[in-house]
Amino acid sequence: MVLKGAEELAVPAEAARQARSDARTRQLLEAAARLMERSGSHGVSMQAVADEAGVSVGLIYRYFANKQELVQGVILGVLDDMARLIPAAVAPEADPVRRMVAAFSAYCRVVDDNREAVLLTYRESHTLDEEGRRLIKDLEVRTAQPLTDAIQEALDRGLLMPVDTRILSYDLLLIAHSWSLKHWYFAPRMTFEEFVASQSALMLATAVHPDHRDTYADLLGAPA
Amino acid sequence: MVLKGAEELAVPAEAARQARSDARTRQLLEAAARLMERSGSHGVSMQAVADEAGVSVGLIYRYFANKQELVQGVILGVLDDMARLIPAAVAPEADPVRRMVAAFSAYCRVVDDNREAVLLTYRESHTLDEEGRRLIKDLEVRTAQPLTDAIQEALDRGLLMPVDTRILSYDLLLIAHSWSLKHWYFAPRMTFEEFVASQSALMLATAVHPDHRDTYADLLGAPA
DNA sequence: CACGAATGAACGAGCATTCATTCTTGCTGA
DNA sequence: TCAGCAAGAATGAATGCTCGTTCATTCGTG
Repeated sequence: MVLKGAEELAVPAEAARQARSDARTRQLLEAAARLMERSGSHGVSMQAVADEAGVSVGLIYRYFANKQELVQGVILGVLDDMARLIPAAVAPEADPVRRMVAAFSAYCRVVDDNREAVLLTYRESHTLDEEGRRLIKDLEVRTAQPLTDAIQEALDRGLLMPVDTRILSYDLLLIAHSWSLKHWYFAPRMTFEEFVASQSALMLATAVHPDHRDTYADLLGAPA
Repeated sequence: MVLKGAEELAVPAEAARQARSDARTRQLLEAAARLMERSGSHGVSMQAVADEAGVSVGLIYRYFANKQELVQGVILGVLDDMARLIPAAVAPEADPVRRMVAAFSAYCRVVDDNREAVLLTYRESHTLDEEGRRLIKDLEVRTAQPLTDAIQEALDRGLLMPVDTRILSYDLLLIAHSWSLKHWYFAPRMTFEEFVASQSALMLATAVHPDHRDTYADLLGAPA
């Protein structure tokens, strides 16, 4: 949620107004997100958003200049959530390779919890303007940061084969997204846990240096 | 292009009409595809499609019952093209591992030639009905078939580590798509050739059995 | 000439956006 | 303490525009 911070907490009345305004903004964005994840931004009218939020149409325009701004708020909100959730979900593993796996499965879990939201970002990003798209890219790269960091550290310690960090980390990000993008393909063939385990095993089989394979035998388990 | 076959070639007049009708259908689908790849189906009006094709709005309704049917035609056309192009592009390599690489890079090349069309299928698939979505899934799985076959054969001959064919082939399909989906990320960081080479090397590093690595040293070249 | 192909103005539904009006809230001065 | 009064919050009917779809009419061809 990208909300203006209350700049002057010195004035309590002002702060209270700011808080109520933020709450309304959140309420509207949540209602819009709920609907748009189902039907896409074009399938949802401002009236429908108002109804879902239990307010009148006119009120939306007090908080968003127009529909495009509302849509942008929804998408950036979704991505912002992920940019917060994913770093937070990364287990504080000491070993870099184990942290890679932890970061990847955390990413998958967040994707699984927000499958429709992930789809929404792929479907609707192009409706945003230049500035909006720049923000999206920044946020997405940021969600991959924990993964990138873990890979880089594992590389530095000689635990991995020489791989291109930029490629491996983005491939993993994309594979995590694929649990949402290609749910119709994966879900009938395996459970979520099997998906994460198999993909992790595949990644480690790729990347871990042969000298250190034994250390991670527990993670490399035979693919389902 | 999914066109009704001329059922009765015995009647030449009928065949001629059929041919002209097919040409119109193609003309309209191409015009619609050109516009929708830029602006998505909701951003394109029937009037705009008619203008682009150089015909009147009314005529479209002679060939498509409504807009949704036109959109479906465009998306299925794009996927159908790929389902034809990709198997055709697979080099007739004898060695299964080299065929894997050939299939993957062929897939990437087709994606590169149709970047906007690939984006369109991701953005617009959800607007189709149940039947349309079933067709899409069939076509997409079919595009992965050459890849799947090559992997399976390599596995059978003991050239690969034990991997899950279903997962590896779909990961590769997705990674090829990612040249379109995440073009903004990859393109500033590497050329198309570097992308294909790095991803191929990554795949082979994963999958090729250590006993046979030397055979494919030329493909495993250090990642860019 | 007859029949299918093609036209494009007209229609109506749906939608984003506006704004005159009403309601709430919290402050002020008696 | 509280009546009353701004000012901001909220309402929702009205507006105007876009767009999908229709169909009476015209065109071209075999």
